[in-house]
Amino acid sequence: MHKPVPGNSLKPACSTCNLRKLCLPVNLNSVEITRLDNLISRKGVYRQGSILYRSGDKFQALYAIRTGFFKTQILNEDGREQATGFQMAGEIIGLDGINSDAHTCDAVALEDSEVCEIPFSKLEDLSRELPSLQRHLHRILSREIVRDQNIMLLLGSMRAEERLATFLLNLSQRFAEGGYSPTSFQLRMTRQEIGSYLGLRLETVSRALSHLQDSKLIHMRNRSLEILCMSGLQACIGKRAR
Amino acid sequence: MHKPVPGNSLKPACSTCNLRKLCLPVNLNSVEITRLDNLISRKGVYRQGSILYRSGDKFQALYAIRTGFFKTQILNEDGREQATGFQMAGEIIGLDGINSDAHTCDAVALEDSEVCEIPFSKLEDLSRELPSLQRHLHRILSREIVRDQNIMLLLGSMRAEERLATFLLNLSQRFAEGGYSPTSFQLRMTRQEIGSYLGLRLETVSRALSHLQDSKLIHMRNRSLEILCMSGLQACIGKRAR
DNA sequence: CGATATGTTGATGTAATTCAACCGCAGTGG
DNA sequence: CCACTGCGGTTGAATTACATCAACATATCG
Repeated sequence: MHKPVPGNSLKPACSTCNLRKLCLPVNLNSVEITRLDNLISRKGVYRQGSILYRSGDKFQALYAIRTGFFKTQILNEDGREQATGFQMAGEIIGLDGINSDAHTCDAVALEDSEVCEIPFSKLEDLSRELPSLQRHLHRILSREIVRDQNIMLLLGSMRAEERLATFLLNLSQRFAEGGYSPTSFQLRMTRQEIGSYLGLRLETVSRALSHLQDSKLIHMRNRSLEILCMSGLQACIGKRAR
Repeated sequence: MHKPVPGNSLKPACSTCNLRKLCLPVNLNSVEITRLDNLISRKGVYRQGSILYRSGDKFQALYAIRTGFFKTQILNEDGREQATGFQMAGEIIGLDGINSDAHTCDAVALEDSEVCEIPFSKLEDLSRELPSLQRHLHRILSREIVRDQNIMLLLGSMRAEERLATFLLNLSQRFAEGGYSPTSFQLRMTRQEIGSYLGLRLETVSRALSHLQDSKLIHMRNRSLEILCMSGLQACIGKRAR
């Protein structure tokens, strides 16, 4: 029913780079598709732990994740870090750099990954010719804004267990959109990285996961997660709202 | 030296609507400027407390704030709210709606305000013709992403007083960019609204402000703020980083 | 003017952090 | 081969920063 999730990496999200299907599901005819495909080059492989770009790097391209898993994080002066997102196959990464022609966060591969590079000025050129591509680019940018604002809501008003439940349900949904099982998947990140994303210490993440497990809502073994009760997870968001 | 800050509203940021100067400081010749100006209609006046748009409203236009002050906020199912931003004259509001053709937050006037409406599809049309306008629109979208991610850092890793100091310094900088005093201005929002933005209860906001005042870094009387020691405020960000 | 909003401050409670001990595992090297 | 080490993860105990509850003060507005 679902594609199996392989141990070490997600399947390619796309054919050439398949921006049509997932990254850019845009109404284009075959000639236009070809023009879009011609923009895009296979950037190559990033081993687990390697850096796609660093804060301060010159911005020149967006990246479409073909296979694998990334995290993005910002660091401030005094060394604090905040994971700003986890990106999986089929998602676009690098939007932060457009503003100042320099990236403002680091992008790190959490497993061996393949990305396609989309030179941004060429994408702008083409999107001036193809209104539906233009519109789609705007949606991608706006979607990131909406997504970030929902994380702000999470960070500003949810308790630890609610944050975890929200996080797991979000991952579940995205795996489902990628064609994988929504109830059984591998976490690609450490407890520390989850905590950085959710504004919690790693011990708190561990405790909250243990508690969800004790409540029979999930089953965890190392990094493999099984969601036992989707509605229970949903229900625990909003409990004891403040 | 600085324009005085009037009691009830900021001065217009612009001439017709002055997207050139602040909202869209774009390199355009006079013909192109006129074409841009022709897109933009004076939307009119919003009294304090009135709603520019609500979550769920159909998205059709961006808004450039000509005078006044807004907040944007999202509400989730169980009634929690999160202020996602405070916008002042010269800033663009409504980017959240592009993604799904519907707004995802409420925009509320915190004082009597004037906005100009920029029909989005027409802006897209024109930006296909004018590369520098296109580039600028992309920067505006990306800037919002970067801004939101910095709020994520604040919400995820800063203590109450650091959040307040960061917030006040940000306001200060934006007032300075608008030509007003960076050290003396009126807060347009309640303690509750500040707290909603910073992920704190209003009592905590009040206490943190009192403490900054006791430390001689600021002087507050009701909503009028004076920053007594800019560097001291900066220094208190990062103290006892966790 | 009184009524309602907003803001301050104190006392108390609590969720999350901090600190620490411990386990299992993978990689390393004697 | 097995001790040694480092890393990721779990769990317990003590601490703390913030929330909550409550009383009161001040400002705003019809």
